[in-house]
Amino acid sequence: MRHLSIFANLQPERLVNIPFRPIVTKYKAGEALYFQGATANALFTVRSGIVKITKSLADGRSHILYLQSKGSLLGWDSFVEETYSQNAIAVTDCEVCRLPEHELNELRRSDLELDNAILHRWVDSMRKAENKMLELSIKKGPEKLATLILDWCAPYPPGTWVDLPLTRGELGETLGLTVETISRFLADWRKRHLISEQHHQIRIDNIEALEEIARR
Amino acid sequence: MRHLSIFANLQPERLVNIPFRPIVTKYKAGEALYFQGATANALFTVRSGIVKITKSLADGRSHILYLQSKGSLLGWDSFVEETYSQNAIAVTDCEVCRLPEHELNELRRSDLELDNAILHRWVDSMRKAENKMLELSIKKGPEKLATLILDWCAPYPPGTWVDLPLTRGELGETLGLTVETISRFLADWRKRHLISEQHHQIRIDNIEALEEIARR
DNA sequence: CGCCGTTTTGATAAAACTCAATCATCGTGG
DNA sequence: CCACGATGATTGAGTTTTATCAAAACGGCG
Repeated sequence: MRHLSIFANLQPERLVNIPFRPIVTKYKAGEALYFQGATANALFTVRSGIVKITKSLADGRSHILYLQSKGSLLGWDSFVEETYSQNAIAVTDCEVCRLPEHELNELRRSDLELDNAILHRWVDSMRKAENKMLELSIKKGPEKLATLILDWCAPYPPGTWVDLPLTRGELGETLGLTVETISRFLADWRKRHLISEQHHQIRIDNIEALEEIARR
Repeated sequence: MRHLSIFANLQPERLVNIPFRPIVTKYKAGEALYFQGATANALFTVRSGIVKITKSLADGRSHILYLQSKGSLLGWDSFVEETYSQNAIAVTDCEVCRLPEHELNELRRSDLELDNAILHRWVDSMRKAENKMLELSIKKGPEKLATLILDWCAPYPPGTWVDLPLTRGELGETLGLTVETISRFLADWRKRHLISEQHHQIRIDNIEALEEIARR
């Protein structure tokens, strides 16, 4: 029963290693874990790699809601047994832990703490979502992109090369900007030595300047 | 114990009438139920009127996340006993039902169904939030505003006058646009007889045309 | 080496913001 | 009851931001 308190403790690192029935699956970059509209029959946690959660309009325009990495929970539509309201697509090759809906509910029924943990997840994800709304509506291009880069690199020591396996298009789709706009901002910042790029890696060279851009 | 299944049934109309200890409070237009940063010590439901949920950046820029009306739950930060991450401000005079945090948790502990109900609320609000992100990032001005008006008037029969107690500024703040931009769109639509305005009411005169604008 | 998808760059247009001035509306107090 | 002031709405002109379209350069991979 320990695995439930793992859930409850809200520690992503441990969530990734639930030692029971869920199935570990590998996805190659570009493959989908699930699509918008499909029956929501499983909950996922990411063990390694990056998964993008997108949502599309009928006319084909789409947006990246979140970029999920190790420890993230995806497919919470399955909590209420309906259909997925988003797409989940592997950005890089990744390893994912899949917990079928019936086992999920079995699990929930067997542990009182679990619902409390889910509550915390709720509050967490709502805050994340609301912060993103704020960003999307208030900030302009450079602010958004600088914020994303700073957040992305935040877990690493300053001045290190960080993998950034996203295309310009994907960056644009998470910020509500076009490929060209992203490309121009990055080109400009490279010229001004705020950042460097190499293969699919990025390095922040002048964090103060970037923070300045990010905050207004 | 009936009041708990009221919660569980997720029927806003009944939630509004929980027959026990929560306190009914009245707020005048412009008054705040709570502010970002304050200790989250109570959950609210709206009984009448409109409450705007806003979030501000350090530099003063702010955004309206939601417009809540009868049946809405506000202040879910109180589920985890932290601080409110948003502001809640009465747009119109309103009546609100306030459930202190300790009673909320007492209530939760006493009913197994309740957590399931909260789960449904979670899924609901996440979907709402994600739809809004999509709107904010993908759609342009006229699309956003037309969508808002259509949604706002949707509960009423076509061609009826509907109260719209929001200023142009507030409309702008929910859509990520400025006062002037909103004013121009509305003026244009009035000229073209898509809508009419009167006091603080709006009427849709040509729903097809407005839907056309809303969808692309 | 050549192909394909991505990125860059430029030119132009569209969308939205800013600033500024004027106009309405409504509640208040004389 | 009317003038006043305050707040919100409108409108115009000019500017900034971002999108769009098009073409060229780059980079990895078979």
